[in-house]
Amino acid sequence: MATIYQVSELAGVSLATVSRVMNNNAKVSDKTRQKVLDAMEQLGYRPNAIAQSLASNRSNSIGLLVSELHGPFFGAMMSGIEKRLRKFNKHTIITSGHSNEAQEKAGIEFLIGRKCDALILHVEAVSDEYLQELAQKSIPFVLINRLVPDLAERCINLDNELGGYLAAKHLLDLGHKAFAMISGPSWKKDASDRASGVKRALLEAGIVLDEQCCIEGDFQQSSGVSGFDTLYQRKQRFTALVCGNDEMASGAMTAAREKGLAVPQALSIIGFDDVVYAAYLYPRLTTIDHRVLDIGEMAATMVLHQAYDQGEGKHRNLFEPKLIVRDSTTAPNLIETKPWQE
Amino acid sequence: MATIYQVSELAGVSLATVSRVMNNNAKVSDKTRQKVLDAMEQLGYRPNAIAQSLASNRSNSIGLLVSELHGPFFGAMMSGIEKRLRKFNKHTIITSGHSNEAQEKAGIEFLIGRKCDALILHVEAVSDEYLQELAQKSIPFVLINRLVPDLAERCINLDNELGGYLAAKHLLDLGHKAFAMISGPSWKKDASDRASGVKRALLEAGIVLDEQCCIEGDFQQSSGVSGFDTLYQRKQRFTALVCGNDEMASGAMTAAREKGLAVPQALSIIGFDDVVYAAYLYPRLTTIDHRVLDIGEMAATMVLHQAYDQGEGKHRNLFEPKLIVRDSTTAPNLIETKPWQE
DNA sequence: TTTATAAATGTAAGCGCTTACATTTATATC
DNA sequence: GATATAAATGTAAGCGCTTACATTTATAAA
Repeated sequence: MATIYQVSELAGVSLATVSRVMNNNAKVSDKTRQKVLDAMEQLGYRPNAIAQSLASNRSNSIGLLVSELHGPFFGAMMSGIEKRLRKFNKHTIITSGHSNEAQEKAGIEFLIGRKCDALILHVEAVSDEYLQELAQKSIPFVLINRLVPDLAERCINLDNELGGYLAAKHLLDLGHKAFAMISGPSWKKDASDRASGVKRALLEAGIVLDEQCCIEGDFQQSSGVSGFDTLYQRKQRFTALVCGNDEMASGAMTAAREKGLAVPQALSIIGFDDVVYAAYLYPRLTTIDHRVLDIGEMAATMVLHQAYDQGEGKHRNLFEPKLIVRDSTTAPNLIETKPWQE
Repeated sequence: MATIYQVSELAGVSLATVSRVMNNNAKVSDKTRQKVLDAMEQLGYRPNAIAQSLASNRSNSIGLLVSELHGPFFGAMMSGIEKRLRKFNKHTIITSGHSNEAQEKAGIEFLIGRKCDALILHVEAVSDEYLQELAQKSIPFVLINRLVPDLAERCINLDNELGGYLAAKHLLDLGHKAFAMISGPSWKKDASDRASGVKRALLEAGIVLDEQCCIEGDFQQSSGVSGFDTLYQRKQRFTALVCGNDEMASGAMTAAREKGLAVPQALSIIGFDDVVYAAYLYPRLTTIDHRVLDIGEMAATMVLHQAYDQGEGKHRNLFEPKLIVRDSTTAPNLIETKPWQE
């Protein structure tokens, strides 16, 4: 691989001049610039990003830590972020933390060690204190789906509580009275917030959600299935099922169908997130729009601002979820058609 | 941030010794090792990966280029790769090429510039020649879903042709005679291979697929919908629809249902890939297992071997797809129940 | 103890760049 | 043409590590 030294030699200029045309951050006469460009071309020169970073203490890249590399949720998030950063010629370095403290920390250290200019973190296991300490360390970062009180201005959140509220409210408005819920892992803030929102809406309507009607899932389809099955075995009777996300909702729909329950006629199901395929499920899933893509882009915008003073646009820390009504919810069937077998 | 220099000073040893305990690649007495470790601990020292790479010309990271950061297919691929590399303490640097030549090249250069020790590439737009040139440049790489003749031993592929064949064969075995197909973009090798496989199976059965029954989609759900609608408008009559992937299949199922066609009673639909949610669609989607996760892990294995001489296990370049029969396909309804309205 | 040999540690060059500062060259002003 | 000023280019010191080689120290054999 050709180095800047060989380029400078071939072009008959100094290292500094070559560096200048690469970064075009200083005046270089057109004549020399052309000589340098020609030399680069001729040698097939590619700058060594590592050496650049070391010397300049900048890397033109943003570190992104997500919980998982798969799944519609993180997929949309990564895409939203990358799309916006790419526009500004910043690269995204992605790593994953698997919702596990050690791995999240390792991921952050990896990104810092890589001299990312700033970080976008979707962390779930690491403590607030750790993040506060991190904030001292000068490296800018933004938190997605997390609210650390002292770092509020760098946190971007969906109003999950409101989302849960909207979901339950929608079902209440349809006339439902008998509810069940399959929520996400209670230690995850978004999951518990959603659950709280649901309970608040129900409480407003004078309905208390029985313990027996609440299942804690893990945000995966399979836990939607098993969650529903458990409820079914418990012989709970409900006409509305609120799920912590779309994956679990799709699992629950499948399970319900297996038991011979028609959705939405016998059971209304609502999800959360509005993942890409929600509209292609049968029945098309009523859900809450998470706006992950927007959130991702906002994270990128904030980080561009913090790290490079680039990327105009208003900053926004709280996003409002929106109800998306499709076909998986309807008014409860008051004439008992014996949909629930014994 | 503390540097190795400060550690060496505090520990009262030389730079080299500190470096040695970091990399433990040379003998260091237990006494000094402990002194150094203590000093590191005390200073909160974190090695600067950038400086390490520059000095050692290694980065302990593998570059991964995918077409998109979202979607169940790439999600599984990224996860599979990262999971395996993580086991060997290698990091994954992910970037995306968006199936666009310039962006794919830029992505590769980014990864090379980052001094990745090797690359795993899912490239679609870049030419064979480009890849052959790249192969000269000494940086090891592996290609996923691509077959460059001269680089065959570094290519990992699913036998897409066979997959297409299996899909069509399954429907033929069920007794179908009237076929339609919504394939992926014809310029994508996997898409066209799948289509060839389908045609081969049909031909074996003496069936020629009419041009009018073939639609080219873009692998997205929406093109499944529009593809089906087009077929419907053309008043084509078919009892079996082969789709280039699960996304399009789910779109087509939704569209068919909208037209009042029952799947599978009036129309059998088969997908490809077996994405996570395929089993949660209604009806549960019959499809072809792509084994992306395995392919991802294999790519990681090969790259570990090439770059570090690590990661035992057999290498495998061609994976066999497998038919997964679920509920979206069944024998054709020979008694015409007038499912297709005029 | 002396000497040979191995183990532990130190020295210093260099990885490929950036950038403050110094120097040279061009341009404008009188 | 001389001088002041701005523009263009060059010089050289690092950035934080690794590593070949040199040196010192411990261990074993004689």
